[in-house]
Amino acid sequence: MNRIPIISLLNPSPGDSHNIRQTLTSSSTFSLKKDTYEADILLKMRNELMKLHSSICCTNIENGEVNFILNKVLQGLKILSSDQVFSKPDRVVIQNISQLTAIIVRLVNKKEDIINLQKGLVDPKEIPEAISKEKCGIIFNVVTQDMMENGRKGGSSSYKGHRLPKKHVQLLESWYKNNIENPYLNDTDIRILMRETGFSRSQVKNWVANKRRKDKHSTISPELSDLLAN
Amino acid sequence: MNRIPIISLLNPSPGDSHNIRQTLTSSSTFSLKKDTYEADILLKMRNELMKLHSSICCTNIENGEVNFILNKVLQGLKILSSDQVFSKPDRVVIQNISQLTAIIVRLVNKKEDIINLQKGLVDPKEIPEAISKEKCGIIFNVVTQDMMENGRKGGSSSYKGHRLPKKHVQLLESWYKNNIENPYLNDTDIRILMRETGFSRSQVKNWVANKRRKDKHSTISPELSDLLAN
DNA sequence: ACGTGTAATTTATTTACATAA
DNA sequence: GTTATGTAAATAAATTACACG
Repeated sequence: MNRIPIISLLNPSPGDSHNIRQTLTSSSTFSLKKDTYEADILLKMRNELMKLHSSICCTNIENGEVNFILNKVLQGLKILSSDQVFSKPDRVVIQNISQLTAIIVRLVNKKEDIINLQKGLVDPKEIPEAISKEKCGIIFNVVTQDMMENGRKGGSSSYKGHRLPKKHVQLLESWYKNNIENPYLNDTDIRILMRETGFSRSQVKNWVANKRRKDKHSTISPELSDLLAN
Repeated sequence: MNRIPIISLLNPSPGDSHNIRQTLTSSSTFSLKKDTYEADILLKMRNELMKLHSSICCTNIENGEVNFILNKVLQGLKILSSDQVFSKPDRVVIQNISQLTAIIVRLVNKKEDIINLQKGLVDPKEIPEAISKEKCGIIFNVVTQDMMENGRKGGSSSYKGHRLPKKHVQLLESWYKNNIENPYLNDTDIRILMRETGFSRSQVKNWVANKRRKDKHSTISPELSDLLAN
């Protein structure tokens, strides 16, 4: 699942991108299962955008040129995202790309208004009407295709909020029901459930922990709740 | 709940903001239950941002000054949002403000990198490390407070999806339960319920119609469903 | 007026992860 | 290391309004 959290698009936090280069080139703690070729594409795209950004801010640049570069970048992203799930450092780069692209698209849209403002042609009060003259030719779609369903080879693709397959969750449910008196996993349990469900160690543990909490805060007894669910 | 759809923040659509000024000043089809004073604040904030935006793009401007203006804008938004629920045209203006603010904050953050790029001091390849030097001092929080609970004076504030007060809905529930065999309103019923709940004629009718549909599609009988809800 | 479809919004639930005991 | 607890992010479900035949 190639998704960039909305919050980091709107409020870019410097802390995250602190050591991109390091992690990208020296394939460190993260499990980078890609060759450097693709990482290079991402870096190249960003550098392209950085240059574009710097030039659009301060000089006159043709809209056609802007569109050309943006489309190339989007194409590149599309190709990459259809092929694989991004690793964490790559997602940071993509976040950068997305932010820059969004900035540039908006700058292009508002450029005319701004120029007019500077020339004093327009009273600021009048902008509300003039603001939408330009058409927005480029839509940057942050959320790429959901690969949960069809793809799902190798990659973990485990993000917050993504539902686990119902079929496998039912195995965890039934384990929990059988051990309702003492719903704590021992090492054997974990290994069995991992094999049966295909989930990772932490997924099994997290699920049971979250389940315990849910029961605790439930007003009615877990057994009754189980009955009502049918 | 004053929320701006994320999608319109990321993909500004010119169509929406086409006739802001018109709807704002001539209080047209929308039920604008506010005086012009507050609408003026919003417009003023946006104009302030437009000017700031135009100057930050092309000249050197002090970061202190930027922060001052941004903080003033955010303060204004906070005051307005704590006081009332925004109408649709106002939300469009706020969307504009939010977009401009986001652009400006990011421009400030990346300004140093861009200047260095232009001077040729830095090879584009090196940017990944330099990009996070500046601290992001301003967080723009799109989602403002939910006023459904405490405020709620006079105004109808009837938007799709906005919950009606629980206390009054219960009156409709009890009428429905009593007339479960033939849950269709006659004129006397409507008038009584309108008076008791304070809802409009169409609100009462809509509620009962939606309730009938809900029961119809429910797998268990309405009586049982009612019992389980307690 | 009715049933039906659907848009806009709010609320609840699920999963992952961080932190402290 | 495990646990309880808090919280972020995504999704699911529910509520209300309104359109059309």
